[in-house]
Amino acid sequence: MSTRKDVSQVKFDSLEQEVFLNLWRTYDRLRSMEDEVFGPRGISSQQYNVLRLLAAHHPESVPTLTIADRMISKAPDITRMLDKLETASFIQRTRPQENRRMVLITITASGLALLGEIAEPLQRCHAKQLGHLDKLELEQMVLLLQRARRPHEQTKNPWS
Amino acid sequence: MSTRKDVSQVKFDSLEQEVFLNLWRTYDRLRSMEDEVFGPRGISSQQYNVLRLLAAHHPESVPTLTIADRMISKAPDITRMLDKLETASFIQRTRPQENRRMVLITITASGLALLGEIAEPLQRCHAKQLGHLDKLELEQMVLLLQRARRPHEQTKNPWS
DNA sequence: AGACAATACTCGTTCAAACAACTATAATTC
DNA sequence: GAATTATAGTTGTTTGAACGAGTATTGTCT
Repeated sequence: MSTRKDVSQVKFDSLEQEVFLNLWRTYDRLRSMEDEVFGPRGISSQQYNVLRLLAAHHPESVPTLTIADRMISKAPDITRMLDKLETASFIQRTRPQENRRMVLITITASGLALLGEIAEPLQRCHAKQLGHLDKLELEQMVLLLQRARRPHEQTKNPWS
Repeated sequence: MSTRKDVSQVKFDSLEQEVFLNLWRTYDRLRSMEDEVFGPRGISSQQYNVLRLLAAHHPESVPTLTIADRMISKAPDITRMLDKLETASFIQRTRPQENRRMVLITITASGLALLGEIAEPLQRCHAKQLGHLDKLELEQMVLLLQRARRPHEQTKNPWS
């Protein structure tokens, strides 16, 4: 009469822990594949997503801290990240006269050009990452992931 | 006659991208909750998982690079990570005479004690992270996450 | 109108991650 | 049995992330 726990319980203390470790592992595997696309182009995944956000608002500009709020992974040093994008001339900063506290960020033509260059290889990367799952599985995953984090989002965030 | 794409397609280029960004976001939210448990105790999530691996093998020891292989997220500088754990005296290193290339790692009594201290607050954290999902949802998530990364795992890895 | 508080960043410092080059030991091959 | 290759970690250097303290500008309150 064996009283040992089932297989998954040998490796994990709880089902919740198993989910989190699987989430971590899967994220890490997929991220490393994306890095192969971004790395050679001298841009990080975070920076890419900032450029995408700015492109979505183009030709309008977006305040620095609004960008910080909408980033997928929270980054406390948005300033220095934008510094790098500005040095590479992918973005421009302007300080409006009506409110000189703010710094407005605009994507430049070469920023938009970079997005254009990356679009296709990135699309191929996404297909390699998750192309083996069917539409239903992908949609189920989105739903479950959203449900998993919902209680931990501030409602003002567009990701909630 | 509206020809615009559906709502999700406005924000995302593809369903695969939407999955990946949701994966990233959810991982980031849950990780930050875990960091609140690990941070005050001066240990990282990665280090905790190394200690757990060592505890599972205790009182046997594990070679350095075997640990590196089994880590959840890839870490190229396992040496310096173990340096910190050794300085904090949570692990011990020994170089066996029969093969002086290897360095065998053993968890110490205070390493095991740390795991004991963390166990309960971590369990509470996991409940807070994912306790709102039912068993079926959690199991479905594990399955989907495993399926998502399966083609990108080397088979020798225990995570595959 | 002056003091105080809120907003919107920015800067300094410290700590960890990434990648490559290097060292030491053991196993193979000629 | 000397040279070569493979194994197992380590160290150097550069870069990015994290956290908190600091600065400038505007809004509010009496």
